[in-house]
Amino acid sequence: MLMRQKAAIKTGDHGKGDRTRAPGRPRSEAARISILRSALSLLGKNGFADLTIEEVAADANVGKATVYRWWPHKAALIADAFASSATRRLHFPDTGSVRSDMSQQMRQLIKIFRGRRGRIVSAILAGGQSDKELISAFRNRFLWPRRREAYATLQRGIRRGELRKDIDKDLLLDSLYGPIYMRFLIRHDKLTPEFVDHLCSLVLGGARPRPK
Amino acid sequence: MLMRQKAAIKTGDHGKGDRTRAPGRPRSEAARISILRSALSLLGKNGFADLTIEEVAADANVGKATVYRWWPHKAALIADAFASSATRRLHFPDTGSVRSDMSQQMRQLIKIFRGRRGRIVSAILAGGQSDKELISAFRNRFLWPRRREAYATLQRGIRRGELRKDIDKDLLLDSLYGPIYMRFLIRHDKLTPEFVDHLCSLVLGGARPRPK
Amino acid sequence: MLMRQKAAIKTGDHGKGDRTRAPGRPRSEAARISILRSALSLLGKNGFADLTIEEVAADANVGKATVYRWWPHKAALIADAFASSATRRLHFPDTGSVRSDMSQQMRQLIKIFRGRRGRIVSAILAGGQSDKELISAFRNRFLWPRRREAYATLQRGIRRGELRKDIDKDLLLDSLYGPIYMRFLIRHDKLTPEFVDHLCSLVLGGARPRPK
Amino acid sequence: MLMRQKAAIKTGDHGKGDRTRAPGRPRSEAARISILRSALSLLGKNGFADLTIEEVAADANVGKATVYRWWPHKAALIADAFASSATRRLHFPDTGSVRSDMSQQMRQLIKIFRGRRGRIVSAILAGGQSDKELISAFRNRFLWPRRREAYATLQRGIRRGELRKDIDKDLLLDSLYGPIYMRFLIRHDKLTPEFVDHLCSLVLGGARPRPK
DNA sequence: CAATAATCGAGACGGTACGTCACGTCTTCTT
DNA sequence: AAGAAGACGTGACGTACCGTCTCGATTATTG
Repeated sequence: MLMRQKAAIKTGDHGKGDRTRAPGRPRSEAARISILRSALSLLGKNGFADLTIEEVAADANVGKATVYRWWPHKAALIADAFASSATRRLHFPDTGSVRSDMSQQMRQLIKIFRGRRGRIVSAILAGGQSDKELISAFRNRFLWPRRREAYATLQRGIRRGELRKDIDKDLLLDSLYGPIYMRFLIRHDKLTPEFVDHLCSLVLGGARPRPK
Repeated sequence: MLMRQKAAIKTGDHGKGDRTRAPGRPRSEAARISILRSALSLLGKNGFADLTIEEVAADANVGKATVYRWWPHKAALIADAFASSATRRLHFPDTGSVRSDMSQQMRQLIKIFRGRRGRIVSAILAGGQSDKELISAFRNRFLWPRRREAYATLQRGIRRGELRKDIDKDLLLDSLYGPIYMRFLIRHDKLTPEFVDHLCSLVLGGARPRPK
Repeated sequence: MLMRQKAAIKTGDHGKGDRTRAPGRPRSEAARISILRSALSLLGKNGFADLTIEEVAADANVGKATVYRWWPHKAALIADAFASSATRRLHFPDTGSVRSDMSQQMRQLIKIFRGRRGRIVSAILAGGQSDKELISAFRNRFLWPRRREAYATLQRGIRRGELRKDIDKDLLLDSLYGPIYMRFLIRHDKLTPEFVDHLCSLVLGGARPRPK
Repeated sequence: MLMRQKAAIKTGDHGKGDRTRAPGRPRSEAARISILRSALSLLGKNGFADLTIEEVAADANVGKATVYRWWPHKAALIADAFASSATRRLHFPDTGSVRSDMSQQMRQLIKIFRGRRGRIVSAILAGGQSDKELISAFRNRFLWPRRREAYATLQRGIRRGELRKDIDKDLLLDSLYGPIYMRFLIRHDKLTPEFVDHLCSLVLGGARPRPK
């Protein structure tokens, strides 16, 4: 979480669900949601650099201080907004073939990258270049959860004999996703389903068990 | 060039060296260099977002207007500064093996990415996410020149039979460099020479001519 | 009273001590005193303009709402605080001579003006310039009570033949105190006991019965 | 001057009127005047406490920073505005009688105190209670210049035998003006021409040469 | 003794103004 | 005409208080 964690500290459990409450007026859930929604919507319109907290607060009908009370940076706000926006289906199918499992998931990914949410992802990656917390939030909330699923998918491929037993899974996944991220960020070439397919062929081809 | 081109117009040749000069004080080369140097140095310190023209002008002992006179955007300035900083050794050797040609060049690249200049590259890529001209400058001045050399290297590999004849060179290069850019920007894993070697093995392995 | 008077209404007497009580938790006298003390102390430190309710509440270990519940304005709070701070001995002696009666009281006054409480008085007079209630509170709680005593003192002087029978008492008192207030507020000259003496000589000299 | 004195430093004379100019764009006289005018006008409307720099800048069609560039405080701004507003006729006539000389000038003073400019004066005196520079500016720009004229007027009275030779002029002037300031600030009584006349009678009566 | 009611502390809320900073433009004199 | 210098109008920054509001807890009277 990049959000400031006052509540988390104050609301510590004391055994048997005997949860204490922090004193004072509790945080407004309505404000929180309204802010995140506004942030996301304005980010999609104007990009990260042109997004101002002032604008977010105004759009959310919220005092500027309320934003600053809970998020230390524009970056943290965006990261939370991104995380809270339910990341739609990006899981890995189990079709019986690594190639098609990976290919299908990667096609979903480029669909997201090319859509409205793509702007948000690129804004986060951009912001993350000068903000360790932001890039770390991206890793923890977006990258790792998916990668854990990917490991399982690859493992199935190993079991089935589609991949080498000693394959370096992280290297393999970087080789599959790296080119997508590169094209997404440098925009020197198209992100098409065909690209994904060829990419899978090439890389998974290099990961096949060696012929004896 | 992203720099404004008044001078280029004014200083056009008219045949045999009969070069006319624009009237008035000529542009100060010292100022130009000082500005670019300051821009680069400050970019390394603070990243793209925190870099201000005000700061650059002050650091370069130059009037703010002088900066604005010649560069329309912060992005253009950075792009010029980046380009002007002689990009040291990044060419492709000809060792007789694609794998080692690529591997050597890629090792040089990660050395740059991990050094001082890495901050500048990441700043440019970050800034480029909200500035089309900046990312385009990166492509034109950094990516394409090197890629042209890379095409030749790969071509040699094809001739030698190390790579498939019908290999998609762009796909192959993205598969080689994408993982590096991904690790460079997301920082989820190390950029080591060993990583580069294994990466080359994996990807070039998938690009070998198919056994009959 | 500038304090809100809920309690006064609720606690009205109904004949011989048959005092009804409002239901609910009664007002905390400790909080009231703590607030007034903090207000006074902070007023002495920072002046009226820089004094904040927030600061008073924090200093008094009291909720902000508790302050607002009982005092509608900063001005009202200060006025109450000032009034509650027992104004020490400032009464008029009866020495048998107007000159020395007045002189002694005026010396006490400048002693107060030059001390800690002087800051508070000047803060109130300053605040009063943009707050009718505050300046009116100063008059009602500080000026008039003392002036009533002063009238008596002057009356004795008239009876004794030290002052003209038809003397305008308000004019005379303003002539005696005005110069003190002026020096107190404009600070262009010293407020010394000698000044007080000479002032009394001059003004009371002009108030003597006219020689036939 | 409470205005920041960059210009004064930079524009130092170098002998024979060889006055150097500061580099850079010179300060905008139009902005200066517009700001002072707005400040004065808004001060008259809302009083010192309710006056905001933001409002002044907006009313003057000027950037907030331009105000802050030249005046460190709201107080300094007001003081300058007050000083720049040509203080109308407040000099001392020479009628051949101290009483009428003083009385006439004092009547002019109360006219000012009761008018629009009175709000400004009271705002300055109020602000001066927590700002040494402001009250000092009032003394230097308003009080002393007039007092110097007043000394001359009193001196004439001494020569003519209307006043004691050894009269303390500062005491006498405080006794004449103090009551006016007191009524002006505490507002416990009217500031009428009759009051002024009676005040002069009383105080100057006490300053007459002693009968032998 | 339970219900009711007003207080208390704490602190979040929507606002407004603060004083600062950088923007990109401009106006001056100097080179 | 370009240079350094630096003031200009603009607008966002992040902070501080405003006066109001919701909390749970406390302390009284009333039924």
